[in-house]
Amino acid sequence: MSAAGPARVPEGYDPHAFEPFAVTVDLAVCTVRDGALHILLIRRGEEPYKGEWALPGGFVLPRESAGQAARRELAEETGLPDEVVAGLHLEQLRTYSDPDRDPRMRVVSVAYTALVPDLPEPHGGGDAAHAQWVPFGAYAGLAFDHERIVADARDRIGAKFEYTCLATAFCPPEFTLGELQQVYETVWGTALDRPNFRRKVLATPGFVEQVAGAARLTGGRGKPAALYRAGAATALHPPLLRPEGRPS
Amino acid sequence: MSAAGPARVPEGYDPHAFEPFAVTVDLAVCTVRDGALHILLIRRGEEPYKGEWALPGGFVLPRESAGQAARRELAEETGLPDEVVAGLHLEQLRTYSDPDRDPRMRVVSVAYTALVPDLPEPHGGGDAAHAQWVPFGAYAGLAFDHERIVADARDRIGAKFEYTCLATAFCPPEFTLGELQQVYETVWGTALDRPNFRRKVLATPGFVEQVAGAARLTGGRGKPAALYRAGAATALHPPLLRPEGRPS
DNA sequence: TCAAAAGTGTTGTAGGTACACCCATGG
DNA sequence: CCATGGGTGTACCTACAACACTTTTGA
Repeated sequence: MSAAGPARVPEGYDPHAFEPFAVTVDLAVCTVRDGALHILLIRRGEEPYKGEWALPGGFVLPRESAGQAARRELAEETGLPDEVVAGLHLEQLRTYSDPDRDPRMRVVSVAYTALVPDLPEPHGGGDAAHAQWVPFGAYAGLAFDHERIVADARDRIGAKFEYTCLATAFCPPEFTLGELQQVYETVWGTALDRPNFRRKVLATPGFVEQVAGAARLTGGRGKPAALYRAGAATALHPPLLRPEGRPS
Repeated sequence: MSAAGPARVPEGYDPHAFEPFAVTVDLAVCTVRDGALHILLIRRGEEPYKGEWALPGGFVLPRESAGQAARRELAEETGLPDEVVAGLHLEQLRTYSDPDRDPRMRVVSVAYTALVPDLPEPHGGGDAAHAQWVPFGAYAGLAFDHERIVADARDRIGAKFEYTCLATAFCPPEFTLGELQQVYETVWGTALDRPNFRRKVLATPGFVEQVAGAARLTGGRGKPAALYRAGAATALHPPLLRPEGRPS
């Protein structure tokens, strides 16, 4: 229900007087698995685009913001408990409003990008069992303009890795610097020098903080690596530039 | 009118079955005048917020995208000819969708940032004579959530100056490096070293290109400065970092 | 004792900062 | 001839790339 009763609506604002718009959210939920960037896709069960891959999403309800709708959909699609979903990185990407982007009616969609760690149980049961992790590029044609959204999400993530501490959002609560570096290398598709990466990360105050005394084996062999948690910082100064980087 | 006739609308998609949303665009039109960043504001002529400053904007029409609506509104508010408006920098900022952001009804607004040069005739006649350039911060309380939008626009502009060639959008077609530097200093609020700024700009291929043989006096006194045009590049590599910079 | 992964050290160089200095114009 | 702004040169220094090297584990 709208905030205003009919009595408070002035001329030109009768809610049903004009061609109505539907407002939806689309989610680009990304993770790093097996050395590749993956995105959460669903198989559409109905027309249009029946049987094709699409981004999860849904309508913005009358009394919630787009951000709240995105968080709600994220919880539904992942099946994770609320307190976990509340901690996931979710950020507005862009709004897509081409008049013909949905053949049924006028739908304006606010797209969000979510960065989640490689979940032990990829996406819980419930009504979202049709959801799957799909590697970037391993789909041929997505429903609606979702391919564009996915490409925009990937560009944004790659760019933000340069000047923010966002990469920790792909990591579990405790992680090694080697794992963090693999996240960077996967997202950027380039190899990084390990000693230099290590120094750079540790030299940025608040990027990561060491878990005292903890260590973990990573590859089965090799020296156990120290464990780190994500720090409080969000910005990276100076930035960590891609080798052959295109910034934007 | 919607793309689909009623016959093609499946269950759950009757355009009038749910609480309707209005979709609008809001414009943060910015320029640099007299050494200060200014924004184009209008005085609201009707309730709510009658008499207060607000961002220009309006409804997205049934057959246009939000970007097209923003460009149309920009033309209306500035009163400039279409071919000039087509060249102005206009970029989607963010979408604001708080359920109570408009007391009348549910309005989702896609905000755009426009960067325009200091126009000889600030904002032409027509139905937009109520529009004025106002320095950033020289307003006490804007209508709706527009103060938030303006703050977001300023942050975005400041951040993008670091790693894009956006600053030329604030300059006339031909400008001196001194003028370009003043744009940076105004937006960032910091002084920059002139020789270093000059070298940095010229060292970035495609940032600016010199207008052969042309020169112009700037401050009345002093050596005439060479003139430059905006180049084809959009990205800045490596970035031009703010002295005491906060990146995002 | 070898492979694999973590972690430390070192050196060369690109790029940025902070200046000093010269040039051209108007008053 | 002085003030003002454009333009050049240079020394210092930080930060990064590249690589060698040591450490600690499993097999």
